[in-house]
Parts: sequence; C-alpha cells; structure tokens
Amino acid sequence: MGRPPHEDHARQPDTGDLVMALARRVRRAYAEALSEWHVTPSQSRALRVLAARPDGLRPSLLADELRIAPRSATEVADALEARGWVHRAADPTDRRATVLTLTPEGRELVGRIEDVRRRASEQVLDVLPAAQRRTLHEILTVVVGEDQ
Amino acid sequence: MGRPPHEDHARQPDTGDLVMALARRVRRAYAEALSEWHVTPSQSRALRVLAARPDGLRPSLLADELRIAPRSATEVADALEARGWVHRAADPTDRRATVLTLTPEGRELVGRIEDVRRRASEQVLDVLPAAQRRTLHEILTVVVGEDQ
DNA sequence: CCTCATAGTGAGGTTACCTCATCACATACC
DNA sequence: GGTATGTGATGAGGTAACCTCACTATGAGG
Repeated sequence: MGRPPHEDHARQPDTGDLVMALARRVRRAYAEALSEWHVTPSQSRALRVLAARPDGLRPSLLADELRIAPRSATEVADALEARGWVHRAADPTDRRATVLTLTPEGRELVGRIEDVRRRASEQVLDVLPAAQRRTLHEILTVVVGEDQ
Repeated sequence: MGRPPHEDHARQPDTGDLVMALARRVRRAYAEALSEWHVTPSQSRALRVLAARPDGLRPSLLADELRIAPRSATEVADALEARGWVHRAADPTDRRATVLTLTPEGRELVGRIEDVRRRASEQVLDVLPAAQRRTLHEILTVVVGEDQ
C-alpha cells in the first residue's frame, strides 16, 4: 500500500510556502514602519477598518471585520481609545451599544500609516519588473477575490 | 503643502494587502489540517526544520532557522520532546550543547503533515488555471529568492 | 589559571488572541 | 404589559508563542 513520496525531502518549496515567506517579509517591513508611531499591527488593522467606516461602527461589527471574537475587539478599541485615536459614543438607537469613531488624530494617523504601509510593501516587491508586478497583482486578485 | 492622497479611501487593495490576505488563507487551511494531529503551527515549523537536518541540530541553530530567540527554541523543543517527536542528546563534542533529532514517530508525523500541508495550499490555489499558478510560482520565487 | 564568550534554560513579561459569566437593554410572545 | 429569550459590551481569567534578563556549566585564548 503505497505512500512513497515521503522519502524525497528534495525540498522545492511549494507555492503556499512562497506566499507565506513573502507575507512574512511584508509583515516585517510593515511592522518596522509602524513601530515608528508605536502602533501594533493589530491596532493598525482596526484603524484601517475604522477609517473605511466614517460613520463609525460597533465593537461587534469591528470584530466581524477583523475576524476576531467580540471580546477581543473591545480590547483593541480600549487600546485605541487610550491612545486618543478612537472615540466611544453611545448608540442612540440601542442603549446597549457603543459606536466607535476615529478622532481627528486617529484619522490623521491612519493617513500617515497608509502611506508608509504602501511604501513598505512596494519596497519588498521592488525586485520585480513592472510587468511581473502587475501580473502578480492580477493573479492575486483572482485568488483572493473569491468569496468576499 | 500638499499631501492630497489621504482623501481617496477608494480602497483598491495594494499587492501587499493581497499577499497578506492570501497568506491568511493558506495559514487557515494549514492550521485546520494540523489541528487533526494536535500540532501547533510553530511546532510544525520546527519539525520541518528538523526533518531537513537528519543529523540533528542544536537549539540555538534551530532558533536561527526559525528566526526566533534561542530561549524560544528551547521551548518549542520542550514541547516536541514531550510529545515524543524529538530527542535531546548530549553533544559529544561540546558538553554544554544538546543535539535535537527527530524520533521515528517525529519523522513519520512530518511526512504526513507535509502531505496535508501541500494539499491545503493547493486547495486554496485551486481557483487558478494551471498556467497562472505556474506564473505565480515563478514570480514568487523571484521575490522570495532574494537573499535566502 | 583566569578571563571572557557561548550553550542551554529558569523566571517572568507581553501581545493578541480566546472562553465563560454577567449585566443592561431589546424583542417576541402570550 | 409582563415574562422569556436573545444580544451588546465587558470583567475575569486563560493560552500560545514569542520576548528579555539572569544564571550555570562549559569551552577557549592569553
């Protein structure tokens, strides 16, 4: 009963490996850029989501977007509020709920971070000629574009 | 003093974003596969490194390969030893040092995991036609191939 | 042999998550 | 309109996977 391919550890990385390796690099470059403003990666993700929702959103919805537990979204919101980047307001339509909005300082920061982040990922992809970079972008759009 | 592009939150994700999103998927698929054997991702990374070094290696070198602190490599080794997948032996050439080697069970497990892992990443990339998948692989090889 | 570097590890901390329990409020039902 | 049941946020407490710092045992060079 054969399962032969165990033996060959002639390790040619598969595409999944490569994706992971590249992601690690982007993450590193990004995190380094972020550390300048003392923003953790998880905070920056939340800031991005909030920036995309100018009307604000509830912690529970933030949790959905970040794909984390509601309780964890509260935590991220705590941190961002403590830094003065988000504001908690009572939801007028539901007195249990809270609405998170970026403060002006938060919005300002998101703008700066966004620039830096983009630059970080460009830097990693710089080794590619423009045509390949475009191709990569297209292909990735297809893969990621599936379901949401 | 212009910094105009802050305004356009017409969020077209950049390539870095896409890479991260894809990596998240591969990671998810992989982690799910791993959970079947109750192996954590960090353990699986260490197992892979050990499998590539049949002569065994010291915790400090494992740390280098995994790009984590030496102390953390000790921890991973502890966990793997407790599960019976690696063995700690005294280094005959240096009495301070330890050599980590996979046990037969460990080697067996690595083989199985490797199969599953490959399958998981294939599953994510399945949406691509073969030609694009090949192109993706090539491009990623270029980007990642730079310095190790 | 004495100093200094190195290998591994104990102690204790951090980040970013988690679950479970609790409380206030909302909604549905009779 | 009161009661059951659900939902939003959060307190309490836990975990994985890292980290730094301090310590011990050993090695290596002058």
